[in-house]
Amino acid sequence: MPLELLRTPPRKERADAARNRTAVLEAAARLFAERGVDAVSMDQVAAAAGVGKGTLFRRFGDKSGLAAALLDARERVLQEAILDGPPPLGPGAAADERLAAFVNAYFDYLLEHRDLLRMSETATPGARYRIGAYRFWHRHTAILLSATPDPEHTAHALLAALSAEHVSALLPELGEERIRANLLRLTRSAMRLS
Amino acid sequence: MPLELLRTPPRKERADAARNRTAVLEAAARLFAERGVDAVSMDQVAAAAGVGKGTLFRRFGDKSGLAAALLDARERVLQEAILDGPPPLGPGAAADERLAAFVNAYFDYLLEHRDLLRMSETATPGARYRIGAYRFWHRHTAILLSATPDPEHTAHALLAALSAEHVSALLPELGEERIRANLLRLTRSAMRLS
DNA sequence: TCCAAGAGTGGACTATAGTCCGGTTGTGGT
DNA sequence: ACCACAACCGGACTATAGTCCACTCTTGGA
Repeated sequence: MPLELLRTPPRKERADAARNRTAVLEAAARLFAERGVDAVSMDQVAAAAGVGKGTLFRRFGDKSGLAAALLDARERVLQEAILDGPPPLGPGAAADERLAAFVNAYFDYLLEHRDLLRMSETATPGARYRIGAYRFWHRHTAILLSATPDPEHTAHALLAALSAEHVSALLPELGEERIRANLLRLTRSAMRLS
Repeated sequence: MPLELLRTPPRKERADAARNRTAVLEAAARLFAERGVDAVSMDQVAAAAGVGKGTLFRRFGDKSGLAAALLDARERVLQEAILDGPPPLGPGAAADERLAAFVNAYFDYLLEHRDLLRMSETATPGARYRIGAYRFWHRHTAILLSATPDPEHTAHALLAALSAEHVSALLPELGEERIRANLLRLTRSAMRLS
């Protein structure tokens, strides 16, 4: 028995399931872009994709899961840049420079996909902290903060200031560049041992 | 015309309205305590209070408004301790000591009323930032941080790490005292000019 | 005491997230 | 080629937040 079988899912995705998944993702992307994430109901997504509601929820769990699936591709780009890309985002630079680069890159990502991110974070209580992507950002951040007294909590606190809900609420009041600048300042300051 | 008339609400609260308000608050407090905030529907609150649904929503706006009303009394205690109480929470101590005292006191308050606070913060998107109480905490924090480059955003960032949703998610993983300790460390570190 | 005004009331109604399950269809094994 | 089985499908169903509006009752003024 070849080793690969141990990591691949037990069965291949069925052809009709794959077709439906694609149809749902395309319909959702279109509708969300046209009318905004909050103004589109799951029924509408299902109808536009030509699929039943049961199918939609079976595949994606809930609305936040659908949002997460739409973000998946973009997320991977950032994650790979962190794992394999050139410094300062990727490995090779000093921890403080990598962390600043991460905050910058994540902030860009956040600004570009605010509504989808907010949806994926706020659907059910605590949803944000259970998503795989959050775990990734948290682990990466905590490792870069490992010289501080409590890297885990410090990483959570930094990511709290980078939540879509939080930044969205502050944006009209403070503007992008002021938020970005102070996030970077706070990051530097958290990094200094005390 | 006496001056007081300018500040008092145009009319006194009607007797039946006052009775119903009390009944609703008592019923809600009891049900929330018994079954947990999330497991109680607004219909159940209305029924237990012997009141129609329309009345409930007219008085409190939505579920987060009801939660906020239940927190009101406790909030005032903290706000008055800040405005008039003895140092270091009240006026008279140095800014960094007052801020540390505030973080400690707010964290206690948060631990004591986690579920109600979470409800009052997360009912509708951005709800947290519109509540009067949040404005108060933010203004107080920002004033204490006025020696830093961007007191407004720094205050928002600190309060983000003190949101009920955030702390609730971290509690099982990190525990109260570790969170408290690192919040205080981060507060001190944000306060240092950089 | 009576009355008009309008604040207050309550329950039917809508919209939406998410569940459930009987029927259908693709798939791997023979 | 066939079959048994599991995965998949879709729409009816439930639960709940929040809206609406015709009706009632308090209240201040004449």
